Amino acid sequence: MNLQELFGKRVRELRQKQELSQEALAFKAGIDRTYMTSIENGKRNVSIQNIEKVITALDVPVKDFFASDIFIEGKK
Amino acid sequence: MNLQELFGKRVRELRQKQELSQEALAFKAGIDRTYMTSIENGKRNVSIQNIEKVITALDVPVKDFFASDIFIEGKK
DNA sequence: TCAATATGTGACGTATAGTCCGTTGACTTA
DNA sequence: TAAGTCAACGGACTATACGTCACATATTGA
Repeated sequence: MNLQELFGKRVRELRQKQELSQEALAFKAGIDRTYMTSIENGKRNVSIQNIEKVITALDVPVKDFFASDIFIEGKK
Repeated sequence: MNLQELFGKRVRELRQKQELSQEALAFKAGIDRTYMTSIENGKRNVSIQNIEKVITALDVPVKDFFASDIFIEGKK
């Protein structure tokens, strides 16, 4: 699991916790609906500007976003 | 200060703490020296794959990299 | 003064990020 | 059956990041 995949996993986790659809989150973040899908599935090499957009749309501090066991080395 | 700039700032901070030159860190990360310069100066919209390369080269967990007051909202 | 080391800049071709349009299948509700 | 929502995918297109180069500047030491 690389950071790209872990990022998508974490986005999905937080999005579902808020009961938002991919489309709704994409709209909040100002990015394309289909792009949000591929981000969550770890298929895209997202840029840091879009990372910031998504995290902001999720309404969580950057610090908290990455303060998850998901990002601990060795996790499957 | 956007995330792009904060990222560069944090990279520089951790690199200097280890007394590495930009070139030495760039080599460890497998990227170009001049590219590392522009990353630290917040001039590049780095992708998540290169973010991972740099953080790995800094030899710090992702979690710890972002667990810095730098990333707290409202910081100049 | 010269050489070595470290950092920064602008520009450029190429690779790919990201958008836009549409389709499909799974699931739900009427 | 039909209609709606949602997630995923694909093709075609445009925007932009990647990766590198030549060059510049500053500092340090012989």
